[in-house]
Amino acid sequence: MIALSAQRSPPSQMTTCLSCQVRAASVCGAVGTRDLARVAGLATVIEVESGSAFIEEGEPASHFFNVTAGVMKLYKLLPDGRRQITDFAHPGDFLGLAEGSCYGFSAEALEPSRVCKFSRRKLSEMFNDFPAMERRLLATTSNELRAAREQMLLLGRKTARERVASFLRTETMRQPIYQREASMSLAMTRGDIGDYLGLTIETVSRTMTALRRSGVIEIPCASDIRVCDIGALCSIADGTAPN
Amino acid sequence: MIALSAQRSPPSQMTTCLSCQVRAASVCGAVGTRDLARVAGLATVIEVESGSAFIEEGEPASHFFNVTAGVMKLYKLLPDGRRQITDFAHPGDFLGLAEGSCYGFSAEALEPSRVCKFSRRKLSEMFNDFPAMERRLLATTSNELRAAREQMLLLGRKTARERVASFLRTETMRQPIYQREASMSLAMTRGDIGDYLGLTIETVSRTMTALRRSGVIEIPCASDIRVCDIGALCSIADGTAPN
DNA sequence: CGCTATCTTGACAATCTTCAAGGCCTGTGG
DNA sequence: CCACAGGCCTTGAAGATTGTCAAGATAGCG
Repeated sequence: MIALSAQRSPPSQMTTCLSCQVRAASVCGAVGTRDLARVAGLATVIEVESGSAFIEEGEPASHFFNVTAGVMKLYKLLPDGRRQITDFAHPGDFLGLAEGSCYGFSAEALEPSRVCKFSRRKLSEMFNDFPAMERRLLATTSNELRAAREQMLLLGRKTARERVASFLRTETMRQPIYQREASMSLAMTRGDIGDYLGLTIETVSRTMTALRRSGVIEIPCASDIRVCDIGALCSIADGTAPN
Repeated sequence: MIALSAQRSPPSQMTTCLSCQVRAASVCGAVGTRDLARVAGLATVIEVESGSAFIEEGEPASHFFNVTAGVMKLYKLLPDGRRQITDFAHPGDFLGLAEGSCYGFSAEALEPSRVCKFSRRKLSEMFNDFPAMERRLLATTSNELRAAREQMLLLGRKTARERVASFLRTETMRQPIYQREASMSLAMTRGDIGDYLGLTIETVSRTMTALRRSGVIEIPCASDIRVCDIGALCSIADGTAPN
């Protein structure tokens, strides 16, 4: 199940942090360049193969992870295998949350990815010296909570059409503005989308087709979606559109 | 809509904090008795009438709230009135989350309640002097996120029966152990429960009746529930029970 | 003692799921 | 180079769970 290639941080690790593309956007960005060596000393860079689970729900939560490349799905399972994807994690996202001694979800890479792994204990100690890091972690956690509540509204009260539109809007908004007219490639399968939206594979597929037929999106190939009418997409997502 | 009776903290406010029943369990518990005066100086105690909304989604988020008595429902609305209750807040819970300039949800009291209101700016300043408070806030926020993910699993993947059982289990576990055999009174209506579980009033009612008929619970009157078979309730809630 | 809220119950309808089959694309091996 | 196997996706038909509409029961409150 687990297929990771870890590389213990060599002295040159420091370089990794200095040139890290996601540092500014992540928790590590709270530490000045000067103190970066200390962060770097705690980190282990891990390459995660596509499809490999590097966090398993219920395991002792010994580490934090910072996603630096790729996409992850975070999910919870019921005993009979029903699955709910609670979030997709992207570069800059921080995983492995503070509370509780065990992970509250599993994480699996959707494509070849990279994470920075930190000993939870050691990083917690760092928080004592750099309260700004902890503050930043609080800010990101609050944002996740806000997003989780939005998703609860989706799961509890939106129709299939509204759910799929909401998902596509979120994915579109993740694109740089100048690329939103072009087609985007989704890292997740229809199954993943279904497990994220509380729907079945078939309903996701049918709903995508319906959106295509009504001219809101185009689907060059299954994993590529182009949003033609972002206004319509939004009004569907918000539940403002008729039908 | 808003019906609050505020009382500007008098010098005697300090007494309120010192004798506060929920202090140990809440964010304020991170401050020593000695520094409590400073917290007290920032707080305004507010009595909230039953049914009164004291946070409205989208309003500028100028304050934090600490629930000291009663029960609140936190919810989000769609434009057409569909509602999703994302959480019930109890004494000790801290509301008004850090991120974003506007509240991400509305809050309404289910029964006569009391909250402590803090200027967000001033309390944030306090966090600078008392990192322990901020750490505690991170811990509680992390817990809320964990609970939110659990609820996403419920909303996305559980059946009506499993949802209602999960809800009743949570409410039961909130009771002191020695009272779990007795009946508990629910502060929320069937409508609230439906909006929390992503179901309609009718489905909640029917499912409750079904659980009663199968001997898992007793319903002396609509708002009083007694759990007869906690084991059965749990296995239904977890999706382990057949049917 | 009735009024209004809330809750329960029934019949029917709709959305979504399940089951099943077929198509498309990719990679592999003869 | 082509055939075949295995994912993944799409589509259809049938079924089930849950929602909608409607009526009556119950309970709290003035």
